[in-house]
Amino acid sequence: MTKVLQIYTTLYDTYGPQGWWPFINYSGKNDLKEGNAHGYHILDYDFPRNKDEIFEVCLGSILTQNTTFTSVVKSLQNLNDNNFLDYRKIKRMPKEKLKLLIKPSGYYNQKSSYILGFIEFFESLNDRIPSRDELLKIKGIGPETADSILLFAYKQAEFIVDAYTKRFLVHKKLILENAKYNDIKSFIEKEIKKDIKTRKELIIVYQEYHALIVNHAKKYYSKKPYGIGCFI
DNA sequence: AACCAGGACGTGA
DNA sequence: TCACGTCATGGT
Repeated sequence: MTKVLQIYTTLYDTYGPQGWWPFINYSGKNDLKEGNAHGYHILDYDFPRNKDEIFEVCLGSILTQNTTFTSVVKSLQNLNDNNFLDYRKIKRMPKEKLKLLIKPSGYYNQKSSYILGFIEFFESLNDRIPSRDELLKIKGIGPETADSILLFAYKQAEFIVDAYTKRFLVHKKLILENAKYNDIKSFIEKEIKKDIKTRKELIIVYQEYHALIVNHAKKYYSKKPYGIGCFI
């Protein structure tokens, strides 16, 4: 087993499955199970099931840029409470109203425009799965948001690299400090693919691994000096 | 009171 | 290509 997958195994054994993406209107099989508060869908990998749920993940992916997801949940909840958690309605609502409702997640001027631009693209897809390059051409969607949309909304095998992932892997000396987004992404994917052979399992590992890294890094890699108390 | 959060864009060198 | 400023609210 590669070191990359060893770390994954240790994290998984320590923290368990994350069911990381919270849905506002979660109605899956684990709905009433303990531990699935705030719409988390632990061990339920069927989500998202339909176009509206796919959009909700895309929306959350844009809103979560450089903010915590608790802030994003507030914005999504605001939209839902006002009956606007729907791309067809967001498109038609006054932009100032949209800004107001997503205000808790910050950058509301930019993000409101990004969201509206994305909706145009989203509708033009006609239920087709977008390519990574297509997503990257959209203003407001960079590499991490694109991979987040692909992995969690469209269930594509694309590993997400975020600030925590890089910080963690640099500290573990698996990558260099000056490694770029695509360097890190391809390295991790290549390593994981040495052990994980089926596409379905690959997607689950990518999802859980990213979530586990964020969970772990929040504890040990949030403030300097990084890695204090890290048992990996 | 500074600092950071589940980043991306625009600019100038 | 790369470093740097900007965007903005909310929690510690």
